[in-house]
Parts: sequence; C-alpha cells; structure tokens
Amino acid sequence: MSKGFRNITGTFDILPDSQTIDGTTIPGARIWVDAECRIRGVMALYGFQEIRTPVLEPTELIARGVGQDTDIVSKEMFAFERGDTRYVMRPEVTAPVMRSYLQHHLDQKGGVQKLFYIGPCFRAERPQKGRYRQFHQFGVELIGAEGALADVEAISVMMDIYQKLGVHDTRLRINSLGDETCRSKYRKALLEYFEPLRSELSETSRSRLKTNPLRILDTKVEKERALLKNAPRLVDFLDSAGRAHFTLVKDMLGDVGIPFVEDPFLVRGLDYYSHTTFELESPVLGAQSALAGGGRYDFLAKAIGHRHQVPAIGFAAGFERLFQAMKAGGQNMDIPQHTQIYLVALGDEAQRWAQTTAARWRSAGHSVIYDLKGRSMKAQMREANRLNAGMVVIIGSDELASGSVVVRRMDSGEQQNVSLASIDSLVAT
RNA sequence: GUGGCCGUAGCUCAGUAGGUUAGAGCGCCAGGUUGUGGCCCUGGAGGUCGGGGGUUCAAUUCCCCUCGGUCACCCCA
Repeated sequence: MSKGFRNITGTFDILPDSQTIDGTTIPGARIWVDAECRIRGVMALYGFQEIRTPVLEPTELIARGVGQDTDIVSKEMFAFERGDTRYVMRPEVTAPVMRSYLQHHLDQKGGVQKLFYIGPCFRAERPQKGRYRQFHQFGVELIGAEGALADVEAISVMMDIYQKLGVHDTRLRINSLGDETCRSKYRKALLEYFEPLRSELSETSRSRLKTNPLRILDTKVEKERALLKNAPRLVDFLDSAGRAHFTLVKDMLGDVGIPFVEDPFLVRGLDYYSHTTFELESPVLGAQSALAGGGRYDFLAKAIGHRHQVPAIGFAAGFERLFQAMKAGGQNMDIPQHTQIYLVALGDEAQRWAQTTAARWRSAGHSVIYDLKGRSMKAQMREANRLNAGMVVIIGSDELASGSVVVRRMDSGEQQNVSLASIDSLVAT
C-alpha cells in the first residue's frame, strides 16, 4: 500500500493482538503463546522433551534426508552459498532432529528419545490459504523404538494435543508403506498396471511413472482416481512382519480409542517414510486440509550417512492451520491484555510517586502500569479500562497533600480512600 | 512455475454511467463530566482512491504496464 518496507511475501508479522487481513486471521502473540503452552503441557504428560535445532542446516542434509526428487528439495528450498558451504533454511525439522540425535549420540542415553520441537520452517512455494513461506510447526520425533507401541504413542500425543486445543472435527487417515523391499515390489506392480493405461494419465503422473510411481496414488485428477480403484494395493505387498506391524498399530489405536480410517492411497511427499504413515485432516481447512502428518522413518538415519538403521516415528503439525481450525470451530481468537494495577498519576510529583510505587509492587510480583505521557485523567482511566486493569490507584495533588490515595475496583466501580502508609498491605492481598 | 479474482481512511467496506470539498461503521483523539473507565451524545484527526504511463477540457472511475494481496493448480504443515 504505502512505499515503506513490507514483510516478505508469504511471511507475516505476529502482533500483540490478533489481526484480520482480507478475511484471514493472524492470531496475536498471546494466542501463539497460549497454544504453545498447551502443547508443551501435553508433551510433558507423555514425557516428550523439547529440542531446538538451528533454522540453518547444511543443504546436503535436507537433500539426502528428505529426498532429491521430492518437491521440497527440487524446487522449494531457500538455499544459498557462502564460501564453500551450502546452507538451507530448514523446510522441515525431522531430518535436522535426526542429525542432532546422531551427532550428539543421544542413543547412548539409554531408552528411547522422545523429542518434540516448536519452530519456523521455510518453503519457497506460492502462498495460499493455510500455506506460507515461513510457517510454524510443532512435532514429535520418537527415536529408537521400532514396535507398534511407539507408533501409537506418537499418534496419541498428536490426537491429545488437538483435543486439548479444542479442535474436535478431525479425521485420522493411516496407511502402511512397508519397507524398501515390499515397496519396490509394489512399485513394479504399479508400473505394470499403469503401463497399458499410460495414455489415460496426466502429464505429471506419466513423469512420475519414472521418478516416483507411488506419488500417483495421491493424485486429485478424477479420471486417475477412478483408475486407482483397480490398481494393486500396497497392503497386499507387505511382508508378514510389515503386515503384522500395521495390524498391531490398528488394533492398538482401537484399544486406546482413537478413531481412524485406513486409506490405501495415503502416501507422503517425503522420501524417508516407511511402514506406518498417517495424516490428520480437518474438513474446515479448504484446499490445504492437512493439520498434521507423519509416519515411521526407519531409513532416514542411513540416508543421511549413519552406519546403522535407527527406528523412528514422528509427526509434524502446522500452527497456521491449527489456528484456522480453532477459529472455524468457533474458538475465540482474542485473548485480551490484562494488568493487575493501573496507577493514575496527575502531576509531576504524583508521577514520581507512581514510578517508585510501581517499582516496589512489580518486584513484589504484581503487574503495574502507569501513564508515561502525562495524559489527562480521562485518558489514563480509558487506558486502564483497555488494559483490563483490576484496580486503579489514583493520585494527584490532593492525595499527596492528604496522604491518602483513591483505590477504585474497575469491575464494580467501588472506591475507597487508603492512606499512603497502608497502601502496600492492600495491594499485597 | 501456471491460472482466476481483488487493491478507496488503522480495520471492514460504500461510491462516482469520467466532473470541481471522496463517504459510512468500527477504532483512535478530544469535549460533554475544569480529577474518574466501560454505555450515550457531540466534534476532530486520518486518504497522493496501490504505483507509473495513456485517452480526455477533466481520471479514484476508461485503457496499458507494474507492484502488492488473495484463492486455486502442483505439493505440503
């Protein structure tokens, strides 16, 4: 609009209060903090520990971890070079967390590592509803356990978090991609199936026959979806161990009361997934309906150069979509600012009194605010109201002379005179 | 990367079949209440009508370009 600087396309400022721009609500900082607190609370119930890794990572880590042929790596990375080092703004956090886990030998700490993260990610996509170039994720990486218990543990925290955040209208889809051997068998079968139908496929699907045939499964083209009905199913290619794992996961989800639908066409866009994959979607989100997605990634460690295979499962979830879902669910997206005490000071001497009194009360743990501009009483009262002050203490020349101040309760409007000598004890209660 | 839609006050939006001082609601500030908020009343500030070029006696309005926003495709959180 004006000629001044603006935030970069696809990014947004989080202001103290929520803002609505062209119908899109960007929650204020208080909302973000509140959501983060609740997420941390649920994580703690499960014993997940927070990990914070750098936003900048070696390009090679992401390229090898996420997969060279994925959209993320091939066209969506914010990457640059300095000297002979190549950097990326991380497009996701799973590979970085695995990197950190391996680098710091967290496997030597005994047991499994139950990690969670909260932070920004970057992808150079064209922004649209629910999609930004800098977006914010939270997620879980549960590393070191290969059994179905771990899968269900990861899915459970995820479901619990959405419950606690008041997002109830969701659908959990799950699938199993098996391991590399079943997948390559399946890939072959899929190729054989689609080869004769080549002419029916879209251009992108045809090129995927070469690069990544599995990705044809999540096509949105109607005609292709019809073709998929008779296509071979991945489940039929799982080996007995893979099948048993998947069955166990489904049984256990039933045991803990998490409803889900099995979706044989659920494949995820990142190379590192194997076996269990899942996605939580919300019908209120529009085109970008995925609230969270995840799966098992037992082969990631080797893909990024580790000697051994490291079993792991996790999910990543988007804050922006979470907030959209919360808002669509009728949740209040405004948490008002509030303060305990507002000092209305009139005149220089009263201001000095307010300053020293505020210092004393603040160190006692009360939130105390007073006017910094020497404004009129009316203006100060109005501000006290805006800040939802519980109590206002008024002091001017009269009060200084008489040695007592006026204390007003803002909710009831009750007022009383309190001597300067005893004012501290009143506040202490 | 491709396509549709949209740019008028801080926000949500009217408006002019091209015409002289561009409006409303909310918000903000002030007064009504010379020291008392939230409700009400009154007033005020705030706009190069996104930017540039063109057509015209005259452009916020019509045309072109550009920038920005938004939605969708691809894909993902």
